[in-house]
Amino acid sequence: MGHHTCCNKQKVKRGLWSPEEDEKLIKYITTYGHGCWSSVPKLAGLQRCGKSCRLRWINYLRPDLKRGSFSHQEAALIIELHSILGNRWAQIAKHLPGRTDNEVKNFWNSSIKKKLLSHGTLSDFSMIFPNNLTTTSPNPSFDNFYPLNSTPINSIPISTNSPLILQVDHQMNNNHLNADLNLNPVVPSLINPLSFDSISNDPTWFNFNYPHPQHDLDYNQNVLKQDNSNSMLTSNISLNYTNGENFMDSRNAAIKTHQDLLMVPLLPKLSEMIKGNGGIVESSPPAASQQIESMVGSSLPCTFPNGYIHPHYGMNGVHEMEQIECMHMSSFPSSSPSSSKSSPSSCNTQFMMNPSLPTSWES
DNA sequence: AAGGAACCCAACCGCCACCGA
DNA sequence: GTCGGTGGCGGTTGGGTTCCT
Repeated sequence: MGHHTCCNKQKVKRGLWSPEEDEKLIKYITTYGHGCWSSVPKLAGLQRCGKSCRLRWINYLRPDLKRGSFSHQEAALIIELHSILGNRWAQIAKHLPGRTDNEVKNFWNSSIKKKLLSHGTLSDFSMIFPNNLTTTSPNPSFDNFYPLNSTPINSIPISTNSPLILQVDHQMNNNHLNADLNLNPVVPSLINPLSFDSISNDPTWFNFNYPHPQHDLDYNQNVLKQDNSNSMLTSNISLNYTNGENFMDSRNAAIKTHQDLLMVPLLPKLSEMIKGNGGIVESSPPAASQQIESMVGSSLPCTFPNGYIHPHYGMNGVHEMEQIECMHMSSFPSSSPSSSKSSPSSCNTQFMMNPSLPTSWES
């Protein structure tokens, strides 16, 4: 059986968690941390399996979880990531702050999959991501992914006042990049220049208090691991922030900053990816490896708003995960009240966002 | 209004990888 | 090298809710 030893030693309760159990678990973990999960139930006074406690915490009780409907951006990102990663939900969820693999998986199975199937196959992405936004729908769906009054993903405005972007610009300009600007004819057109001033003056273009969960160490460590290939980028950014603006002064904050930085590159428009792939995407779930292979050849430009190309993401031969790094979107602020109320600390980070975008993915 | 179908999603199951003894 | 313990992941289930007829 798949039960762990901790589940066999004692009689464990199964099924839905009661509010009292939740309270006990929250109280224990916020006080002591989870440590070894197998010991949590005993120490917390719960008749549960440690594995169950872990799952409950990760999928439901974590303070940084973003509850509620998926936004259109999140849905788009999930679709894109799924086209590359397949059913690796945990990997996909890592690119969606505040979302769990379970949530992403459920969302995919309940909403996206159904809609994709209802439209035949993924081969008809033009239907899903229409370029011509001339129609409106009261219920935006795959039929009309972006409502008329919203900004398509490929033109999400970016604040030029963002210290993040400026720092990157500076770093790349002066020190490390020999980026061939000619390689990136796309980016300038992706940024709506009219948006800059309006956004920088827009009260809704604010600094998010991005919840920085106490238990996010593992996550940060993962980011660190991923940073091995980008160490210079990470270190430079951390230095700039700590020295320049006293913006954040912890190591974790620097890591988080890098995480945020990686969210700066624009999400490549899916139709462009497909164009680069011969205009055809065969099918959704099993296509991962094939698509990776083909997409590598098709080049997925990883571009910064200033037009530079990430030094580690060449136009050809890019790694799968590196491609995904490029696809990070920055428009996922945690908007749930729960996420802001209980965060022990926060990372004050400016995200790109489009305030006019609808906030949820409507089914 | 009622019953069945469809949907949603929290939770469980089974497997695998990693780590330390 | 092996074995047990543990964390993590993806697939699946089951029960509650919503929708439809």
